[in-house]
Amino acid sequence: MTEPEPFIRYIQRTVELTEEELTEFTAAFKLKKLKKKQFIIQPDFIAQYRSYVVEGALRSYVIGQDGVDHTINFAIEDWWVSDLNSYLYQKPATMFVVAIEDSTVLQIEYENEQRLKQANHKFETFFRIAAERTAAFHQRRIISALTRTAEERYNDFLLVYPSVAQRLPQYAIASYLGMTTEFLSKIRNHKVRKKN
Amino acid sequence: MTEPEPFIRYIQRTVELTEEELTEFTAAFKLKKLKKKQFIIQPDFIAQYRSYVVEGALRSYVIGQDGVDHTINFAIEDWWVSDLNSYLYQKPATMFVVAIEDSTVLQIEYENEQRLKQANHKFETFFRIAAERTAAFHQRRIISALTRTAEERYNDFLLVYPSVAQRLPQYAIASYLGMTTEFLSKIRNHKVRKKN
DNA sequence: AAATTCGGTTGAACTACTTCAACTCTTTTC
DNA sequence: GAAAAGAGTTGAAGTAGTTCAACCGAATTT
Repeated sequence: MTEPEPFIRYIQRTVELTEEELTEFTAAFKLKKLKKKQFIIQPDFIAQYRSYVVEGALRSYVIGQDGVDHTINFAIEDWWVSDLNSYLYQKPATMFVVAIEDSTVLQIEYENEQRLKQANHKFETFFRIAAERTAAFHQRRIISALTRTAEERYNDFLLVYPSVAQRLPQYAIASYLGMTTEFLSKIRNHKVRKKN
Repeated sequence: MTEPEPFIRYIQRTVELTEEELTEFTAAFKLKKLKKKQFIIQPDFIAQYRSYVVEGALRSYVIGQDGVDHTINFAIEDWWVSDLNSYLYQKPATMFVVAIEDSTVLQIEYENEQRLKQANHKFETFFRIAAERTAAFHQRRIISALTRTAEERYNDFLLVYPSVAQRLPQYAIASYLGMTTEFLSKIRNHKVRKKN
């Protein structure tokens, strides 16, 4: 790795490592440049990597029976992305993960992650915290999906991820929030007629 | 703890511990009996415990602006339950967690969990795996919510959790799956009229 | 054991959101 | 640089799922 600063800061915000440990840890990651529209995960293939976004934006999605595309997550700078169920359990993916801008990511391979976790208690702690954050994040999203209307979900999203909202195409935001692009367009332009 | 067998087996399925470690680990848990309708977590209070269900069934839910009750999760034997965002970050809960049958749980206090994780790499691994399972589980639920109709979600649920489906009241299942009790009732009795 | 509450059912009316189709503007491709 | 594809907008019609209200039986309370 050529050690991008933000990644090092991300690690240091999570666990306290010595210089040596930091070197060992970051050595397990490989820098990869992605062109817009390039895929890093596809259904039926096993997700080999977990990727930290250094620069750019990626989107993960599934295609339902009906052929409609549903955004499961996206990731911009300082976020992680993978197909969790594929990566963690090394079974075939159900998701696509694609770059929606030219991007740079740091990737760790499954086997290398296992090795790191075994080698050092602190590295294990790092991945434990990462998993907890993901679980807690998903929990909040589930609550939002169950309790809020389309318009509320969009407004919440703008408040929580203003920078993301500006960078992503609207169809990605709409399908992430569980609505059609058309409906999101109407919400944004106050074209939603209410019975109240 | 009085060491219920299923809990020990759960631990051994997750990490390999020596007799001594197992004793140290289980000592951090306290057995608690719950009467039906007893709450263990309530909004505005900090979730102090993570609870493993030895026997019985619990339900976690939030109440939306509209006053409607939404099931976030439930837990039967061999599952865990808590308000993750409250417990992990020790901030006020947004959820209720209540026993829907007389139940027995094993509870670990936040501070004790922290102590265990620091004390032994394997204990850290245990909680890392637990967090990963939760994250992966939530991911699957999000995909289901985004890609499937109410009826499909119910059928999927029956397939994946047949035992849970038999034990839980229907209003809990309905609100877990993101629909009303009335609609689930119609699905179950094939009273849903389709335009196809 | 009567009264109340709780969980579930049913039908009719309603609505939040989708679908479809047509159009515009921007970006990409050859 | 013309043509095609991609992203977003708008309106009209349609539908999956909600709401409301009335009812039933079983469990819980008094």
